[in-house]
Amino acid sequence: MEPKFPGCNCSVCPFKDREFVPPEGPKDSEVLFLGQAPARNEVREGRPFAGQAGVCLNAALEESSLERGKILIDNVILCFFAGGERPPREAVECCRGHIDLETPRVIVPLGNDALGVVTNRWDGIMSLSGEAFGSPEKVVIPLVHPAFYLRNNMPESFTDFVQGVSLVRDFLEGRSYFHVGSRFRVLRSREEALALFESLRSSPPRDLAVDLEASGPDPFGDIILCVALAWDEEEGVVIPWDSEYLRQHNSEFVGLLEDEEVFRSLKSCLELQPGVLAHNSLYDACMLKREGIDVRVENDTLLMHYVLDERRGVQGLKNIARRFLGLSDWEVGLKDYLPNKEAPFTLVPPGVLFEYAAKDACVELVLRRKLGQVLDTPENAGPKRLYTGAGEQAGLMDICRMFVDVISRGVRMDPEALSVALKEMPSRLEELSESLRQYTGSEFYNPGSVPDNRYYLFEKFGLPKVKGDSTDKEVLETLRGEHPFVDLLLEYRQYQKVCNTYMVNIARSYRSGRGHPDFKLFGTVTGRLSANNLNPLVFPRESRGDLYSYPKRVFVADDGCFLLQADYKGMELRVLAVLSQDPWALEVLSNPESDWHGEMAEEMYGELYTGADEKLKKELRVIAKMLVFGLNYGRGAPSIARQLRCSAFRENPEFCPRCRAGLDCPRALREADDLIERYFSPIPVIKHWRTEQVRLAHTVGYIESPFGRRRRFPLITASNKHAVDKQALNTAVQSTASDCTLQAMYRLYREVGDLVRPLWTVHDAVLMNVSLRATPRDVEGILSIIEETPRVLLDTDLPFFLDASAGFRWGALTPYEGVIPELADLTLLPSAD
DNA sequence: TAATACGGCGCC
DNA sequence: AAACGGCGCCGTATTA
Repeated sequence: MEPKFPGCNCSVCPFKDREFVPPEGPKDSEVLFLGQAPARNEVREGRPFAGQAGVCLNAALEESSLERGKILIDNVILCFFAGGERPPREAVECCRGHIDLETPRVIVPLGNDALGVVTNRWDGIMSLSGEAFGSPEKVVIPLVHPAFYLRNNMPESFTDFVQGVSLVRDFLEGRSYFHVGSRFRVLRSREEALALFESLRSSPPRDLAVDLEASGPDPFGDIILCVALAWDEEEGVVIPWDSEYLRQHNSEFVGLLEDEEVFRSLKSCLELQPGVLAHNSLYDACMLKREGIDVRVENDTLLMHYVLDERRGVQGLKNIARRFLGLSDWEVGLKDYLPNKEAPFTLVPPGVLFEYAAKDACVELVLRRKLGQVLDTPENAGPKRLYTGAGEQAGLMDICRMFVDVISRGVRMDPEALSVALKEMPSRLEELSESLRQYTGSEFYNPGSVPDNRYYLFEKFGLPKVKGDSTDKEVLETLRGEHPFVDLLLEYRQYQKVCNTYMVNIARSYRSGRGHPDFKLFGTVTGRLSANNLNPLVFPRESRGDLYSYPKRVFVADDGCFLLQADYKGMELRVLAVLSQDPWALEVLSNPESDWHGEMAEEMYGELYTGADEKLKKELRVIAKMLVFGLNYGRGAPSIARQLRCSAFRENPEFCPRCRAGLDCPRALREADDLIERYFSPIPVIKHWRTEQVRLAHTVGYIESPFGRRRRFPLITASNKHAVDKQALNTAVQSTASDCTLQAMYRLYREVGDLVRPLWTVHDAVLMNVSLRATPRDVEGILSIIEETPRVLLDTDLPFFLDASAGFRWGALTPYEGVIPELADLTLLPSAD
């Protein structure tokens, strides 16, 4: 038979009877996008990429201003295969003859089959996706097929596809990155180093990328192995530092920076250099500061990228380099020397490590230009402002530099408080564990094992299942008193949490009387801080009781200082009122005496509330409060109904068997619906604002906060729509509240000078060391700066109010009432390691 | 043996 | 099927 298309070998093709879809676009195009095979929609329309995947492709092309009509769009196989079905190789072999790989300058294989046809590698698209192969004249950029993101419900990752397509444009316009970091030079003599630093000092480059390699991730414990510098895209320069490391590897390199004069020369070079650039500079700058080099980092490629792409886990240099420059992972060589994730970099031979470091620095240099250009486009005005700051708003770089200072100084810790806890808790834990074991009668029982607990609770002791198989706290609370095992297990879990999650980590982070929390400015999609290891964001509230107070009690005021904590009252609610400009909400919240939750309880329950006794009033107010938080988080009626159950049940559990059995109850649902409606009735503007946020997420594709922070929704499908809607409701509020707090901390840091040294924020609270020399007036000044920051930055008349507390031990602060605390009963042992 | 998933739980 | 936003860590269980 005649081939259906020139080059195809249809006569021997087992699929020759299937429907056929020809390629689309000019045959002599510079660009070829090569997909897999036409699916249902393509057959119906008679053209490739006509369905959902086509929508994705079109969106990505448009984002990069590439005209679909000028691009050759083809499939490996020209006949129908159902979506998700991988065609057999036989079909590929019969069909591939029609594909012209010679003419196009840029070839984009989409998915594994296209990758195979173009490169002869038939799998591994996931690891190769986004990397550019070839030369500036002829390049192949494999990408994951857009259908993959749709099929596997990975909407966030669709950004990677868009980014990959934008590389096509780079190559078409003559921009390529094969040369970046292709050479490196290790300084071998002190004369060479001194001469280099001198020349950098006398004629500083516009940007100087600085990248450290250290033995590990702890800027306050690990050792710097080398410093890499780059001011040239092609060649990075490495200055070895730690000679012990070099000796271990019998390296002929010299630990030049151990030489006093070389060190001083580098120090002055870096401190005077105006355009220092780094990736995740918080880390490098803390480390350099520890060594006595106070570098002012001007730009940070990680933060530049973060404001453009807030996703978690994509901020690594290699990942960004791949997506923006098409560079393949140059770190793979290191892995040969690193047996696991915790392995120290000292295991890597200096020659290998230095090459890697130099390349890092060069890549940063190029990324800084590239990301800078992206940030300078008008559509990225918001992210740009977030990054650089504007007017009263400090930029992320400013805040990052503040954190270098703050984290480096760290927080004072009381070793006594630590050791007491660490002595007592493990033995109590062991006791509890033993008691539990006795109830089970099995020496193999493990109190940490969920299956074990399930078995004993529900099978052996015959306790009722309240929430599926769950044995969580809520379930155990309802079973309290039914069996002594339950109460013991609850206590065991509390001790386990406090001891192993908090105290052990706090102890691990103890460094000569101080701790250095490792805050990240890029760990969340909303802009809140995150931290690992020593994480002050999650230490239990002291109101939880004695046991839970241990962690915070370890942290104490600096010498000559007291701790002051300022919490914004009802912050997210106020932010919501400002963002939505709801008149009723603004009115109520303007009054410092007003009780929002009480007002809401009245709205929702009417006479039931106004005529209620104190006890009932309190209960109804709690429900109102729960609704305020829940609705802000996107909670819906079914979920609220399940929690509140129905009024009949509340009157007497016997009246509603459904609620009693934990089943969905139509009456409860109706009542929840009604409550929500009443909740929103006085605040229709907030209600409208919420639908507007959801609409924006779907139409614009992102939500932008007043600080220019964006939460992006690159791909919304049926399966993630509900999640997106809820995220869209919450994101602006959470992010704005957090940014206000950070900005307040920054203003304190800049404006109040010696009297106050902020330690950190906890989402809507600022903790700081305040000098005992401060007067109540000074403290008022400090508090009013914090208080007014949201008003200034959000440009609103709505006042914000604070709860302030003070003392010498975090976890034992008392309300601040205009009196500077007196250092009295705090006994501190001298710092010991 | 190492990486990953999951239940559980702390914070706002 | 679930239907509550944003985080990080522990310990066990499971998978590669």
